[in-house]
Amino acid sequence: MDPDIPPPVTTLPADAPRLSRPQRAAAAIKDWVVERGMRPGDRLPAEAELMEHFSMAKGTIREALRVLEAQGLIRTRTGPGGGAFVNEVSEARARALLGNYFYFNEISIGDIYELRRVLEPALVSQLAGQLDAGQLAQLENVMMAYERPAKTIEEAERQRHAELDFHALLAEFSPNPLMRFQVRFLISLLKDLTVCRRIYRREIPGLRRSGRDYQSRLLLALRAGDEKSARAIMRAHMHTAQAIMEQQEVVVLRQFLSDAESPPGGRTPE
Amino acid sequence: MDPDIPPPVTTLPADAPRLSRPQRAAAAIKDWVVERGMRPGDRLPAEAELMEHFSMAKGTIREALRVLEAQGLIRTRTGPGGGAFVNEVSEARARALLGNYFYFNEISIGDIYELRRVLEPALVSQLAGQLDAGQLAQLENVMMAYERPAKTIEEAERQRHAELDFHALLAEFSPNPLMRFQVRFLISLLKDLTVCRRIYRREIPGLRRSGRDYQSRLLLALRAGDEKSARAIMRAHMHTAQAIMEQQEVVVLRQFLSDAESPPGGRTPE
DNA sequence: AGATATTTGTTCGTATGTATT
DNA sequence: TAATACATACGAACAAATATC
Repeated sequence: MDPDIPPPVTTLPADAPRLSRPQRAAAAIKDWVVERGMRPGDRLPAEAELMEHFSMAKGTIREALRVLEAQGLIRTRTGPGGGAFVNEVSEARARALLGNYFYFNEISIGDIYELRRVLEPALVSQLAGQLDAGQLAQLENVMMAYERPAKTIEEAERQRHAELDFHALLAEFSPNPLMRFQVRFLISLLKDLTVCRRIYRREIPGLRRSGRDYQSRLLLALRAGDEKSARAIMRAHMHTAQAIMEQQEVVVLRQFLSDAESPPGGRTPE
Repeated sequence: MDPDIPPPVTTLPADAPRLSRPQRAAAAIKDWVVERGMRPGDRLPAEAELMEHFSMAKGTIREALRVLEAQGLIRTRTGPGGGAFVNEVSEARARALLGNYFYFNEISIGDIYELRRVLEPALVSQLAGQLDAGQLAQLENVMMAYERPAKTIEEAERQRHAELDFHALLAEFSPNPLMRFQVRFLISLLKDLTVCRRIYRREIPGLRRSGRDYQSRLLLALRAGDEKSARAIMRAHMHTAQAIMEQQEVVVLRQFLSDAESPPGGRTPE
């Protein structure tokens, strides 16, 4: 045994003790790709060659390739010069794949904000003084969408999404890929969660104003490179946002329950 | 039927504008499952029925099922009463799938610890006073593995993993599924990263003692329900751990470079 | 324990679609 | 336009696994 380091990550877990042949083939192809350090864009052998190399029929190989495709690791093109190509897993696909896990493992608004409350302050603390003029301008541009009160429910919903986009954009500017992904994943959960969708379809007086104020103060701190203020502002921002969301969660739930008896009455408290 | 909320998460992103037939079939089957609110363990129609329902050949349907299987959403069994069954995505599979994303989007030790430094203090703050005797005993049990200095390199490596297991176990006790997953994912990255593996194969005098001390103090705070102390201890723990790891990273890198011979980064220049 | 029925798993041959030249 | 090289899809057959009688 040479004191070598075991092979890189990438092998699937022993999720199922016995893997089917296509899954074994998928793992084998993946290892084959990793071994030769292939990079995104590199072409895999044609189906015929894979069939020969692994002594498997076309159908089996194709199923294996589909497995890799589902994981976002390859894409395939038809035609001459076509075939399977190594593909960099997109953030969107990674989010979707991870989202499946939380489809069964359900989460609450509180769960999401518990993480946002610590992650986003750390994010802006890291970003303070690091953003260039273009990035700051992009952030300001997003903020314009909710400068004034919304006139319709649809606009209100767009505004809520734009507010989230502000945070997603901040995360995109982080040099830390983990931070980028985690924060943006949490935001995508908020956009997708049924409860949140219901909340975003209501007029919430305090939310827009409070968010806009926090965010413009945040921009000032970021521009000035004031790490401490940026962190403090974001912490307060997340704290109040969570409070408002959880309060609305109760309201929405109550309405949902009463809707079960009486048809939509268009009830809008406050 | 009414001004209803759009369908739940679970649909794949428009990653590729035009989807292949098996991918469309996979999406269709997934929607079919979601629509009827099927739960883990429920059986999908047999291949033959799916072939008829979607007017597709066996091979195509099988590729679609493989896609869902790769995402961890179904498992299949042969024999009478067999078929495809809805499956709860396991944490291990979710980790592996997300790990693929970071295979291309490479991360450093600093990136990981930047998140651990904020997540884990929040974790223990939440856990303070919430753990029962059994859980505390489990934690103490894990700690026994690194009570004394390691006698061999192999034992040292096992100790480093046990130290990480301590944190993974803490995360498992969190009622927040997001917190559970995020923390445990970060730990799995540490275990898998090549640099870390190299570091763990060395004797690091301070690391074991410092970690053990922090962790026993942490247990006291958790038992006493002292939220503030627990958070402070974990924060200091993460801070020193990061410092030691990053210092070792330099040492290991220096040794790696002086080792000459071995080809860098797995690239194979032709 | 053994036979049988059911269901997935695998293979092969062929035909079609698609993009390059 | 035609030829080429590749993936894509179909259908029929056979193999393997596993539950039930």
